[in-house]
This record gives sequence, structure tokens and C-alpha cells, in this order.
Amino acid sequence: MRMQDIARRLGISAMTVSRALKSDASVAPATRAAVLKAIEELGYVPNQIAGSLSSSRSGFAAILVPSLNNPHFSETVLALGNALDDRNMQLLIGNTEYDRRKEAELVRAFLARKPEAIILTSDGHDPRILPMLAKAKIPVIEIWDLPTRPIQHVVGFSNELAMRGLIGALIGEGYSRITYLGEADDADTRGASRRLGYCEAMAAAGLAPRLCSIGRPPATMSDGERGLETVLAAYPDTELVACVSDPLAFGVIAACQRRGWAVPGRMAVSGFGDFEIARIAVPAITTVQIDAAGIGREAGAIIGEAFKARRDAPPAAIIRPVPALPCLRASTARVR
Amino acid sequence: MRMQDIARRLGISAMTVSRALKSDASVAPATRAAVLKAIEELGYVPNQIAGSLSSSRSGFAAILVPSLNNPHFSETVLALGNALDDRNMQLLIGNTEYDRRKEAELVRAFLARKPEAIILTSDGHDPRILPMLAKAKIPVIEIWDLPTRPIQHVVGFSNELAMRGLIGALIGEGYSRITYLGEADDADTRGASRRLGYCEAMAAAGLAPRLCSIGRPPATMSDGERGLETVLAAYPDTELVACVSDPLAFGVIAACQRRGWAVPGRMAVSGFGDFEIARIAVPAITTVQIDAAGIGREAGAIIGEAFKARRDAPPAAIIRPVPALPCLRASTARVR
DNA sequence: ATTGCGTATGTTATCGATAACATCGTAGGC
DNA sequence: GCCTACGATGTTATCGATAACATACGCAAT
Repeated sequence: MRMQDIARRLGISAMTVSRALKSDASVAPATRAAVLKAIEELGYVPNQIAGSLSSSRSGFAAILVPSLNNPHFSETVLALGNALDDRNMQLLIGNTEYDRRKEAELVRAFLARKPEAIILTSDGHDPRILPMLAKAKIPVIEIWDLPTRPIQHVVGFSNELAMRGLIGALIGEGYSRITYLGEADDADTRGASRRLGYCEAMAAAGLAPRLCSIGRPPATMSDGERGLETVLAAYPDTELVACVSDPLAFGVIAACQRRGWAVPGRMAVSGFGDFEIARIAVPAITTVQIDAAGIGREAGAIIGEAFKARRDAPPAAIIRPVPALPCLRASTARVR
Repeated sequence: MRMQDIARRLGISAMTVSRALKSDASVAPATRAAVLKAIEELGYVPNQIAGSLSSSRSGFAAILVPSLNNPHFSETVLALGNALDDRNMQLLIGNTEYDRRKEAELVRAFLARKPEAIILTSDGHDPRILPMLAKAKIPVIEIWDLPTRPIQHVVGFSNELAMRGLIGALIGEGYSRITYLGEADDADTRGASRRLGYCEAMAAAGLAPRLCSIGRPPATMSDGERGLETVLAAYPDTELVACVSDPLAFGVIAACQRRGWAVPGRMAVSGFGDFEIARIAVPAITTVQIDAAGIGREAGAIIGEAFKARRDAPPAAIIRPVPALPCLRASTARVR
């Protein structure tokens, strides 16, 4: 069924049907009502593929995330989706699985569908995607980081500084034998930035870094359970395990509790991200607070601004930093 | 840049370029190589919107989930996405937020993009979507449940029987003062089926149901923290809280631990779904094991079968039950 | 009465790839 | 040496909505 069929039925032209479906176009109220009624009765659903080809507006934005079943990004995706709902746009979600090659494939596949904006959550990019993105002439937003060489817009924070701040605060609490537990093969990922921040904070306090790694990104709760062994094998005198993320920290705490070790007391543990589990777990987990939903909302706002700018003036890159502050909780409380 | 531009540059026709991009079409190897080289050099990305309009194959499937930041569905979505990767299809994800109206809007919006299959994870449907789905003439797969009146294909299990089995097993362990903690406003949701299963198991043992609810779906860890109060206010002698999901159970356990109550011992708690947190938490949480990723993979397989069937024979509805078995863990262990 | 303008609608061309059909050349069978 | 068949490529029409332009009508201002 096409618009033509609706039109013929009402003795009008397809163009009038098309206009009746756009809320701003000028159509007589009676005509519009008749069109909407006929559409409802016939169960007609417009073919947006044809519409997109004609109008060269696809009506969706694309987002690439490194991992979906991870509270970090699902909250951001959710908030961005809601923000786009208001503009009547859909969100196409791609999962890069922390793999640059997969990221590049997805960028190509998504660009073929002519998204009106693209959001990248991936860490370091395959260089081949840059010319593709440039040619697409759409807003590009990198989130969840502050890249040294941004492609265009950015909504994020420095993972390095955030972790440095957290470790600095923990050193201030009196901890010194702090061991970092991150992911293996984390080159060019946010995990690597956090590790760097840890090293800087340790160096600033005159302490030698103590680094361990477990599993490939993303770090899971199960990795944390196994990770405690790794940490203790390498640094038996560890008094605090600083983890690259909250789920990992939760796993480490669980492993401690299975051994009958008090957290805090026998061992302290910190995470990163401040997701629900960090607040609910017993003990509550010391972490870095990130407004994951806020990042999604801001990205949505930037898409709006970029569309307006394109009409008014040459678009300028927007760099929007979001706060990332240490949040000390029970899991690292000092115990007399 | 269009195919025409690539073609002109090589002195061939656009059709040959199009064929060179499909792996099965007959093109001379030398020609194909030249085309691919030119495409690479020019950074050309085919316009799939035009391709879809012409070939009437959109190259994606749509999935509606009630909630994204919920391990239940993100694992399924992930697995389905991977299954579709193999068929070179993309996955369009929609979030209904447990809202029928939103589900209906999304179905309409998605159908406008002509998906080649649609997967529904939502519970009860808005009746208006049925004619729309029928007209679309694409495979429809309902997952995560066994509807009494399936639209077409199904990959799922009976939430009612699964919860009945779990509660039955717990009664077998010697529990009797079991209070159910679910969501408010759960009419026509999986939560309601689980609640029903609980009631049946209690009735079968000659026990009166003890029902509590907290928050709207989806139940969160935070709901669990608050939920313990609700349970104790209504049924102070509760010895086991049977929760509608694992995150809720985790929150209840955390609340118990904050009070200094031993779990198990002072209170036992069960969940549903068997997600990572249920295995890692201390104590590990008694739950119903569901292979969430397996559901996604099966759905992908059904899409494949449906496409083949459409060519060969009239398509038949496939009902594929998946196991949902009780898994007793430490959180409900009997303590002398 | 005439001009002019705005509102409601129709007509035509177009977006870019691909299905379907047409053509051309050549290798192989007899 | 002729015919067939198939492999490689070109040509044309088409998918369905919409942008851009064209038209018709009515009402207000002069």
C-alpha cells in the first residue's frame, strides 16, 4: 500500500496525503482529518525508506558503544534515546566489543544508512574511519572521554585525571600499598588512561606503581573474583585494590568475602563509574561519580545545537566536560 | 558521490559497480578488483537507503525490549546482534520502558523502516499492533515468555511454571513463610506470571500467599533495598523473600546485611534470571536459570529458518521452549 | 472592478541503487 | 565451421515519498 492508494481513495493527490502527515504543512483541517481517518482504517504505514531517499533525511542517529551489557553505556544509550525521541529520531545502536576493526566495519555500515549524527563511545579509533566521517558531513560526537585530538564534538571527562583524583584521595586517607587491577590488552582504551592516572597519583606521592591485569575489556564481576588471586600473587601486602570499574571491584569484594576477609579492614577496594551496584553493595563501593545519563542527554542536546548551527553559521566543535569526582564510601573506610 | 561516479571513472556502468559489491554476482575478477580499488580510494560508501528502496530488502531486524539497562535483555540483544552479524543484518533496538503505548508507537515507527523481522520482548501487547504486524508480512518472534496466544514464532519459557518450580523447591527445603516481592502495576507483565506461579506453588502446599510490591517495572537493586521494609511491615515473620528478579533480590540482601541480619540464617532471599550478580554475590543467590544469550541466538536462527521457509513452503509458527530451572544457592541454604 | 496575496492543492522531476531484460563475445560441442 | 550456451556487461524501468514548481480559488485592499 502506498500513499497513492490512500490518495485515490479520497480523490486527492499523494502530495496532499504526504503533507497531511507533516504537522507543519498547510492542509485544510477537514482534508487532514479525512486523510488520518483513511490511514487509520487501512492500517497504512508510510514507507520511510522512500521518504528518506527523497528528503535525504533518514531520521536516525547512530551510536557505537564498546559493550552493551554494561551499566556504563546502557544508561547513556537510554538517556540519548530519550533525548532523540523528542526530536522524533530513532537511535541505531552498534556494539564494537572493544574491537577497532569491528568499529570500522560498523561505521561503514551505519554511514551507508545516512544517519544524521553519529556518536562514538569507542576508545582509540581505526584511522580509516576519519575520512569516512569527514565525508559524511554530519555531527560526530565522542563521549565518555576527552580525546587529545577530538574528531569534532566531545562530551566527556579525562579518565586519567579522574583516576588520579581518586587515588590521590585514597593516599590522603592513609593508603600506600595500593594495587591497580585493570584489563589486559587495554592499549588506547579508557582503561589505559585510568591506569596512567593511577601511576601519576602514586608517583606524585613517591610510591612505586603496582599493576595487575585480568581478562580483556570489559572487566566483569567474574574477572574480579579471579582478579584477587592475581593481585595477591603479585603483591601479597596489598591493602587496597583500585579497580578499573565498579563491576570488577564488586567481584574483588565478593572474592574477599568468600575468603572471610573483612572489606574494609583486611582489604579495601575501589571502583570507577558509580553505578547502582556501587551504592547498594555492602560495603558501598568507593568510586568515581560519573553522570552516565547526563552524558547521553548532553549528546542529544549537542545534536540539536549542531542542526541549528548548520542553518545559521559554520558549525564549531563543542567540547563539553562533565564532572568526574571521587566518592569515598565504606569499601575504603579506615578501620582502627 | 554515487555509483554512477565510480562507474564513470572506470568507464563502466553503474550496474557493474553494483554487481561488484555483491559477492555472488557474476563480474570478471579484474573488473571487481578495479571497482573495489576505486571505492577504497574515493572513500565511497553506498547509499543503502536507495538500495533498500530498490531491492525492498532493508537489511535489518528490529527488537523491542522493555528495558535496556537490565542484564536480562542486554544479553539477549547482544547474542541476537551477533547472530544477525553473520547474515549481514543490523539490529534496530527499541526501548518500550514497560509501556504499551510506547511499544505501539515503536512498532509503527519501526515498521515504517521495513525491517525484515521483528522481535518482541514486551509483555502484553497493545491490540492495535496486531494488524500492523500482520500486514508487514515479516517473521514476528516473541521472546522471554510463552504467550497463551502467540502472534507467530516464540522462543521462551513459562514464567509462571518457572517460578512455581522455584517456590516448590524452596518449600521442599522446608520454607513456608515465603513472601513474594514484585513490582506494582505489573498487569500483563512477566512479573505477573511469576507472581501467579508463586501463588500456585503456595496453594499447592496449602499455604496462603503473602504478596508485596515495590516500584514500577523494572525492579531495581534500589527497589530491593526499600523493599525489605515493605515486606517486614506486611509480614514480619517472613523467613524467605522470593523476588521477581535477581537485581531486586540483591537489593533485599544488601538491606538485610545493612541491618546486620545474616543471609541466610536470619533471612533467606531468592531471585530470578541467573545473571552474573546472582553467581558472584555473597551469598550466591538462589534463582531460576535462564540462558538469556541462548534466547537471542535461537531468535536469530528462527529468522534464518523463516527466510528459507518463505522460499520453500508456507511458513509455520515455530514454538521453541527454553529451559528455566531452579538453581538453589547459598542465599536460601538452611542454617541449623 | 481590479490587483494582489495567501491558502489549499496538483504536477513533475528527483533521490540512488537494483531488478529485469537486452546485448555482445567467446569457448566448446558436434 | 556452425550453433549453443553461458559469462560479462549495458540499458531501462522501478521502488515510494517528497522538493520544487505550478495552479486555482477566495478574500481584502484599493
